[in-house]
Amino acid sequence: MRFATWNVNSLKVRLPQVLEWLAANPDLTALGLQETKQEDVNFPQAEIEAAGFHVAFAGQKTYNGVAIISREPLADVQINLPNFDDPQKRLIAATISGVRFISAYIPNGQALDSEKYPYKLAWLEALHAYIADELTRHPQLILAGDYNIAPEDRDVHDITKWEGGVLVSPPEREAFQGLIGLGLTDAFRQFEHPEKSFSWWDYRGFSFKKNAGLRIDHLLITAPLVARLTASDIDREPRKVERPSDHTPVWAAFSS
DNA sequence: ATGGCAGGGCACCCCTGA
Repeated sequence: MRFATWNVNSLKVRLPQVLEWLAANPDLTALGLQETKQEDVNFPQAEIEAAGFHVAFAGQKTYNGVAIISREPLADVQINLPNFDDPQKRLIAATISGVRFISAYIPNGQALDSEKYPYKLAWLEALHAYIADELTRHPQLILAGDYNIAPEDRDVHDITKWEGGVLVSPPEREAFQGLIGLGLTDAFRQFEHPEKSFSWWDYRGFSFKKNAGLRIDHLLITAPLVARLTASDIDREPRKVERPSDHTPVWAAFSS
């Protein structure tokens, strides 16, 4: 079993890249997408199913939007946080081969003095309560997505450029640690990786070439999955192509 | 200190992202 997360920054633009990446990763069980930026009526369900996948999606015009593409059937699909009234489509969950797999697009927050920042913190608080509840039913759970949080300074290319802003602020990092406190583990950090391993690079200023990035896309997993975790890594290849997303896929693999 | 790149909506500029 292998699960991945990828913020595609418009599925309309990136669908060919997504299908290509899935074809190049035939052992991948399921992929969580964020920022599909498509209303459900425009979602490319037929193309994805024609390629041999199951899919569930929840989108809106212009912003946000999440989906799960899977080689195995999807059961018990949940759209959005059940405990948080939110017009923005930022979460979708499904059970796949006995694993509760969640694709989440946690709010960015924009700036510490923006009204979007308390929205981000409230969203994270509701996520915490939702995950706590899900854990009572799903011992095998993966919370995958674009967290818009760099958990530690080593997840930031240059902390002096980012401190005092969103993605690294103490309340966000505390919310991330709160999820860890529920018994979840950051799959990526279970293994040795090069310093400056990132999942996002700004389109501007040759950031990818300079590896001026952030690690903000994560898979948090429960203890029964940690016991079966065989590898977790970031695939930088999709960030190298023409017209890439600014994020690249992150994945975790498990023995069966 | 600022803006830089990209996508989308919608209108030829603005909003958002991180």
